[in-house]
Amino acid sequence: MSTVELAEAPRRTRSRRGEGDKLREDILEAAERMLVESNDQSSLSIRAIASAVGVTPPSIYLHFADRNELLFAVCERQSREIEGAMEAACDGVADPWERLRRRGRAYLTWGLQNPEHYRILTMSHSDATPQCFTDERLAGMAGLQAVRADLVAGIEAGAFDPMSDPLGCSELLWMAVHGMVSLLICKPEFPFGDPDRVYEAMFELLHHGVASRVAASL
Amino acid sequence: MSTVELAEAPRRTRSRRGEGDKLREDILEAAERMLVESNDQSSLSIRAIASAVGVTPPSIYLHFADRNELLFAVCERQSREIEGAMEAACDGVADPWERLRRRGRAYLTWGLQNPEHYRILTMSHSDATPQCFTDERLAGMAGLQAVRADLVAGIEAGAFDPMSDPLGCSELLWMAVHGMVSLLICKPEFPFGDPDRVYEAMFELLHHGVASRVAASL
DNA sequence: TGTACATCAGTGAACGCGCGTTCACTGATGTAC
DNA sequence: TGTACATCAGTGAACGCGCGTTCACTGATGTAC
Repeated sequence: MSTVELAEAPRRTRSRRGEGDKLREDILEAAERMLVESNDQSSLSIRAIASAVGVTPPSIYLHFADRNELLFAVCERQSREIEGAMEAACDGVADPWERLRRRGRAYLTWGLQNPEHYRILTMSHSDATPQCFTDERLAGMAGLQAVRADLVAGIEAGAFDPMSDPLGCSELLWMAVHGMVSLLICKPEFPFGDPDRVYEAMFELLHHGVASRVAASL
Repeated sequence: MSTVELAEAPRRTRSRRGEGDKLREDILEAAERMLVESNDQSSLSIRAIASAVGVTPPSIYLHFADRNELLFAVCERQSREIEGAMEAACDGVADPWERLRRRGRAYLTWGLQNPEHYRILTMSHSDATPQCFTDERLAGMAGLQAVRADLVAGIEAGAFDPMSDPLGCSELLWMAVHGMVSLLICKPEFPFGDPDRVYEAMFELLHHGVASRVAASL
């Protein structure tokens, strides 16, 4: 990997009594920042995090049982962030399909801006972070229920296939968009072209796919 | 990770003079076998490979400059294998869409049977394996040109949208199927359901998506 | 208002581990004369 | 046909590294009396 010189923080001033939990926040923030800067999960060692926070390695263990638990906490926060970004993107928009389109775009944007976070969330070994992602949290990150709701709203409005399984369909949409995001992240040299245009093409394909199923079932 | 006891081979009998290259093949085969058994790239250390082959670690360096070069060679072989599997799957089939369907299914099947290989091929850091994947090899692995050819054949047969960009379209199809394969691999606990049925649903969605573009452009 | 003390938020040094890689070497074997 | 020798296919031991984690400790600070 490219070796990024991560700033070694000056020694952190000790928290006051009763405020020990501040360190926990500092650790999580440093870890997230380091992922952005280094773009490499493997640089996220206990020692490196401690150094970035300005504290000694054993201090990490005052707040996390082990490295996995720390990674889990980072994932948890990140997945909530991506979920929030999607919600914000379609806030106030009524048209179900436009909501879906914005949601997917927000997902793409977040992934491209936080590639290493996205990697950890979606591509790491499932047993490396044991209970890291419950089905619920994963579905939340993908916005599956929200997508499903938009699909159902579309069905009620007569714009989607009433015969189809909306939750299963939302999973398909997630898969397709995830495939796009992950390849853009993992194969940055490949000439896919402008992500925005690729996204529009993908969205159009999926849109037509769903819409055509409506036509077929009527 | 799950600790898999990898068989430690008895000491390999020394190759005869002039047959030193046999070790190279043995190393590559052992590495591929270990990836299947351990399901964890990180267990693919120089020492572990040497032990599995029945040879000492320095012997590896007789055939590979460093660990990256070895990984590159493994990737090369694997990507050719996945490409071959797709070709075999649609051999003798004339109908373009049926060819695409079988190609995608072969891609899925290969990925699910070789999850760790698939991970390395598609999800590893691009700079961890520097020139590991040229655009050409990557496109070959995804069968982009073959998919494009089928799409063009479909266009000429009047089954696809003549206005669309067939190469770009083949990339979209790759992304969608890759998203499916990678999530099935990385989130094995998530209740996606039977991969075959999910694939059929995905294929149907994409099929309708492309077909609908034909209708729209006519 | 002063002081003993429990508690809290850390520190410093060390552990054992597996890793990639290097270096000097060895012993069998084919070949030239 | 016999032998010296170059070459080939490895070996054995060691290097320095960064890692996660543990353990005994320290010193400031709030609190009870």
